[in-house]
Amino acid sequence: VSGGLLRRVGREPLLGEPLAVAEWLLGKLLVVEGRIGRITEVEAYGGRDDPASHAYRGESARNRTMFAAGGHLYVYLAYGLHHCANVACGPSGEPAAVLVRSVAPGPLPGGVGAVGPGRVCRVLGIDRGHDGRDLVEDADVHLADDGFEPATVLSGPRVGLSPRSGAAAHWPWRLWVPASPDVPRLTARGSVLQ
DNA sequence: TGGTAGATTGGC
DNA sequence: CCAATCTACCAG
Repeated sequence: VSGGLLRRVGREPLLGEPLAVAEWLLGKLLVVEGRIGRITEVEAYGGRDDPASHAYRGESARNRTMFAAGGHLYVYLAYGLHHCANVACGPSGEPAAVLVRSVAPGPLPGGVGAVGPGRVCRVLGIDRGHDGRDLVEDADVHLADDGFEPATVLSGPRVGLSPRSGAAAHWPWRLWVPASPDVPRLTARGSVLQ
């Protein structure tokens, strides 16, 4: 199931299309200053072709990191309260990112779990101070691979989007790994669902 | 330069 | 169901 050994990820897999990178990210470990979460639910966002994307109307101060090369951490503040963490993907200059919606406890001490993008940032300690960090090169904030491969990946429509996004709100660009003994899924309240 | 809606969450 | 809480973005 899990190889045990943690290895940092390379840049290459993060330079692809958002949906491909989203699938690749499932099962990987997000390591933030000693806390570890296994990514179990993600949502892909594109650029000018995606009405639901922050980058739909071009670059701004907030979404600048979406334009960085794949592997950079894009953090924004939602509703004035909650931080949301994304992994930028694609080549530099091409805006795209994958929102991390859920994590399960990682395999080492420091493992944490959460369901919901705001809670993910809370348990991992991510805030806007981490915006722009490079998950491939950074010492304290990075992506790791322990060899785990999800046996099953499910998909469905993205959530939380306004009707203004039109049909894009219904694109099946949300991907997740079903709960299993290896990947415990937590409820919103934090209890283990198995 | 002001008004508004938002890739959410928790409480009533 | 709705308030919290703030700010990016766009209208004027």
